[in-house]
Amino acid sequence: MTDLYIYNTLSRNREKFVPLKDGVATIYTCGPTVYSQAQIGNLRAFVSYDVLVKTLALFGFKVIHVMNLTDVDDKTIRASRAEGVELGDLTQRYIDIFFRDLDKLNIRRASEYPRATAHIPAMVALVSKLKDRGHTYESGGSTYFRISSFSGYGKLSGMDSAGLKPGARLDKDEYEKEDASDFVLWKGWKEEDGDVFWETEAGKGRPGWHIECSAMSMQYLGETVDIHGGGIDLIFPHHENEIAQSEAATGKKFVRYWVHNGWLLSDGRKMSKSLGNYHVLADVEKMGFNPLDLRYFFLTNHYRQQFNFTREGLDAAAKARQRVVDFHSRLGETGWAGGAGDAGGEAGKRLAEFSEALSDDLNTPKALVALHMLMAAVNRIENRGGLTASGAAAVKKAVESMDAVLGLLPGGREGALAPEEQELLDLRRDARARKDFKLSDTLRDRLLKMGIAVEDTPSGQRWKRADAGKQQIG
RNA sequence: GGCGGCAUCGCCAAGCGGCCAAGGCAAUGGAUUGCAAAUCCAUCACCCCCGGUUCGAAUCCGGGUGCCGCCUCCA
Repeated sequence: MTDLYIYNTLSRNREKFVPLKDGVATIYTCGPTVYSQAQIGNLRAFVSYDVLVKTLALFGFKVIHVMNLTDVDDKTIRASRAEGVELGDLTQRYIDIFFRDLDKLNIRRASEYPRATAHIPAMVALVSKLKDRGHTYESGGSTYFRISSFSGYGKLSGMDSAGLKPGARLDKDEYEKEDASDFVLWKGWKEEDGDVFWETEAGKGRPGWHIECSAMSMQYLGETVDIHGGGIDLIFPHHENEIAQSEAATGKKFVRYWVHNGWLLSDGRKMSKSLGNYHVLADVEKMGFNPLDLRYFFLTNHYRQQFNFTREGLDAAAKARQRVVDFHSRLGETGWAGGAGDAGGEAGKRLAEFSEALSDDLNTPKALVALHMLMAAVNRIENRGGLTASGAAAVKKAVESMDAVLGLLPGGREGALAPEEQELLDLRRDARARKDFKLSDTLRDRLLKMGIAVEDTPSGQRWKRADAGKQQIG
């Protein structure tokens, strides 16, 4: 097996991945803030982490993956108050949707999904450790981290307090800080927080945003984690602050490889509700796409690249994915009796190219090429009648190995035929047998409208689930 | 103002100094098909601009131009 290389934001270089503990990779990724449905840019990030995790597995590492759920912060509190529901009820609702989205996108579950609200003691303990070490100060009921007390500040983002835009808007908190770049570890309770607070030795209030990741990452994965992932926007200040508070507390390196994914744009701009270019998974489904089409679409771009969500791109992805699905299901058919063509050899060669592409900082666009090359070569063999049963089996296995990372195959969700569907297919088969093409064409149209595409082959008709037609989203 | 990313065929995209610039989608012609669909065959780019380094650059350096992002608890 070749070595795996990933780009480390800390060094701004591609580095060979070598975990702290032989054979085991620990990874922490920034999860959703559960105050609304995840928009597709979030989903891109989650798919990126999924590809990373599965690639680590492909390369033989045992992976321990932890993803946090931010279920208490300004936004969740604001949303729950606006709706007049309990914070816990609101966040649970979006946590359920989040997991449903993950399933639809073939994203493997992490080992743990710790919630911020369930880890308050760990955060308070971390704050007090920082206090003991002299990195904090209190002001207005809140506890702040003094960044001037941590010499490594800015090493991830390349930014320091001097580089911050002067005149940036200051909210009330800012007046209570010694330096505008200091950040809050523990937020003192305020009127608008309502009944959301914890009485702790840090005072009455709630945790700051950055502290949850540090506390939970350390609790589940130790003081030093191999990989920490997040969106590129989190480099500053979120991850910079995590490094400061974690390393100031432990004196140890917090994260060995920082991995950041690029933004997904929509209509060439950052997605935002006010621009009207904001989409969630349900929108994509309403457009008539399978969620896995969106996953394919993500995979056509490198994860660090910023790229644009477009209808056209999604269309191309859907078509390409359909070829993969068709190809795979054809391989599962029986009756291969050819005698020529080295399909097995082709499978091995393309599988090697596939993992080589992934080994190069998760180059999924290139990995997809290996899959397409394999399909083209095998189709060629099949077209010439040369595919053998063992060849088909070898190729099928290779495709499934690739799909263990790509996650494009529906996985048993195709479903069996309903009795009436089977009946129509039987009728059509009989009509064709007696060359009643008019009836057979009518039945084909009818089946297509029911979502079943029928194709005729020398050995009879074959069917597949297909979209009846994609509608324009309103 | 500080920091960062990007610019390759109609659209997406690989490319990390040297065989004819991968692949997908779209398109055109052909094979196959009762008609389709699927599949196969064929066609389809000299890499934003200017200068430099080099025997040799899409790939390195300098300077432009254009687009995007971060510096606001947004993946």
